[in-house]
Amino acid sequence: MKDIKPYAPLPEDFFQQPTLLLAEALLGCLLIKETEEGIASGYIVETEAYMGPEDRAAHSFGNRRTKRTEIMFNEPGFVYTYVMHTHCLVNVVSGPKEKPEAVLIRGIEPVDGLDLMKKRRKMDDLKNLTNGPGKLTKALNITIDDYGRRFTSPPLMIAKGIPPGKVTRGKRIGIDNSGDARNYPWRFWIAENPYVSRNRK
DNA sequence: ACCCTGATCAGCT
DNA sequence: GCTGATCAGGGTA
Repeated sequence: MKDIKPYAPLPEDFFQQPTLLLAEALLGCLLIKETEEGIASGYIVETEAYMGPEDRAAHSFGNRRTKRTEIMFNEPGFVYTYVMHTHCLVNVVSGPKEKPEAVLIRGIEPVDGLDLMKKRRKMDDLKNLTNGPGKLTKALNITIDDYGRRFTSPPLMIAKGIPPGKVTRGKRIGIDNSGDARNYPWRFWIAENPYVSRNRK
């Protein structure tokens, strides 16, 4: 792998905006992971906001503070990874210090390192490589070891990407047992993008 | 549409 | 120390 341009991560103050705005602002940004195997990256096409103490669907509901949720109480821009069943999911810590909010990255559009992603996912189907929160972490090799890093420096970064075009919002996915919170329109995605995990409101 | 996999945490026992 | 629930994915039917 050669001739891949050095990436310029977004500055720390990019992350210092209200969580719902950040969730939308992340659409079109480039998510990059550097490893010894090479670089893989993709445009973020789908996100979900988790609003902390008042959000029944958030791990930090009621200010729940454990070893796992601790990172969310930090200032924004930290990496929050956690394991769901057999898959690792990646979140951007949001909200000011002591406000445990986060944005889940649910889908990306592959950009660099296509061969690497296919190898890691053991498949060739481009459309299915990164169209889900557990799929993209496997394709980029984002793991629990990334927990607590910052998105502003290697090996895991978020950089300027492309303008997202039309953005749609709707209910979040997979949080059926969360009372009223399940109906909040806190999922954002790029309209008509084929790498969104599900195209339903 | 069901079945399996299985890290982490809360709430028990 | 155990059990059920959780922000999935892949396989099989």
